[in-house]
Formats: sequence, C-alpha cells, structure tokens
Amino acid sequence: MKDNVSGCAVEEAMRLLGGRWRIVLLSYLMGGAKRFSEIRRAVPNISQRMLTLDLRALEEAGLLTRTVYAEVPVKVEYRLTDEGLRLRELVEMLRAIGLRLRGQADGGGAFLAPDAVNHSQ
Amino acid sequence: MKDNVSGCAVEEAMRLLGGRWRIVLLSYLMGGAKRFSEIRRAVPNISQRMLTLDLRALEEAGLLTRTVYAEVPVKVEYRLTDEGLRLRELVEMLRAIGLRLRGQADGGGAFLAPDAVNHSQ
DNA sequence: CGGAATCCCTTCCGATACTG
DNA sequence: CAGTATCGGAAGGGATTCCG
Repeated sequence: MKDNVSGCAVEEAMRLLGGRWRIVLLSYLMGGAKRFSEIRRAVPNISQRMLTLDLRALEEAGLLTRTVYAEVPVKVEYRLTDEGLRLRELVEMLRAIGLRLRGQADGGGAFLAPDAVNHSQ
Repeated sequence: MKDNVSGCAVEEAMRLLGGRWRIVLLSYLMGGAKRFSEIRRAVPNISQRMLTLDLRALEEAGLLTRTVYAEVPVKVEYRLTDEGLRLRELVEMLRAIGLRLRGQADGGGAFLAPDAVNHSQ
C-alpha cells in the first residue's frame, strides 16, 4: 500500500537519481552531448546493461534526449536537456560531499573535477 | 579492489545518502534534535527497522549524534552534527528537484502530494 | 555500433515478534 | 520507549549472449 504523504519531494528525487550511476552519467554529460561508446569508455565500471537502463530512465524523466543517427554504423547521441543542465549544482555538491566524507582529495580521476567536466564537446 | 575512476566521490556520497529514507531523515532533523518516537511519527511510512538502521548509518558517517538518556522511560535523542547541518543545501536542492520533476511528470502518475516533511526551520 | 534478452546474485526494505 | 532478531519479498545491479 503506497502512501506518498510522507514521501515528500526528496524521496521522489532520490528515486530518480539515487542509483549508483545516474548522477555520474549526468556529470559526464555536463560536458556536452556524447555517444554511447564515449560514455562507456568514460565510465568503464558500469555495465552496458545498466548504462542503457539508466540512460533510458534519465531520458524518460526529461533530463536528457536520445538521438539516433541512421548511419551505417549506428550512432546514438545523448544530450542533457535544459532540465538536466539545471542539475549541475546538485552534481557538484554531491561530489564535494563525497570528497569531504572521505576526508581526502582523491579527485576521482579525470572528468569529475568541476572544470574537467567542461570539455566543450 | 576496483579502480573507481568513474566518479568515486559521487558514488560514495550516493552510497551513503542514496537510500530511500536517509535524506528524508536528515531533512526532518534539520529542524533540531528529535527523539526516536518523534521521527517515527513524522515519517510514518518508514519501518522501525529501517529507521534504526538508517540512523545508525548516518551516525557512523558522522552526520548525526545519538544520545541516550538513562531515564525511566529510555529517551534517545538524535541531533545533526556540524557536518550534517552542511547538507541542508543539498536537501533543499533535492526537494526542489523532486517538486519540479513532479510538476512535469508525463505518464507515471502525476498527482501532487503535500510535502509532509518540510521542516525547513 | 548500440543495444535487447536472459540469468543470477546482492542489497534494500517491510512485517512481525521479542527485549531491556 | 527504543530498540533487536529473523524472515522473505522486491528491487538493484553484473555477466554473458544474441541481434538489427
């Protein structure tokens, strides 16, 4: 029996973004539109299955668009919508929190630094 | 061990806060220290079990403190630490996102529910 | 190239019963 | 009052294989 009175908005937001990878994907796409294989290379730890599922979920939520180019090798491009781009602040805040909770300056490798995310496509 | 090049910071943060209730609990505690039964009443949908587990996890992460008063009816008080209070901005942002997502929800049941856990002090 | 389908394991989460 | 213990279902997530 569902009773979303207590669920409040926070719960709904977490239901969309609370997975292991979704915010990571949003973070990467902050740098501009990417194709499937690019994302795979950038986020090697995610399985292909979860990448597809998460991208679809984010698409359905209106945070990104998926464009299929019917070329000979199929090309699919993912691009944040205006709505998705609004989450940049949230993404950076979560990253900062993660770093602070661990009490270190890991930096997470390449693309997660605030400025590194901004490779202008 | 895993390489974790793909966004360890965000992943770590989501691992701590990504559950269904934890940010809701933090949200409620933003209004000041509360005791166990108070939280239960404020967030009726959470099971006692999850309430205990989540509070312990947040305590272990240093986001709140748990104080036991050895009175006749035992009293336990939960209070956000300085570190926990820093998450207010994140909580507010997630709430805003949840509300916005709700407002533009397409198919999956877009009804408005009151935000019962809005204790933004 | 960018998936979809299948299988299987782990984690999350709720209900219930019991305790200091 | 504020837990703990135990069980079982639901959901999340990974590996592999097949397909247009």
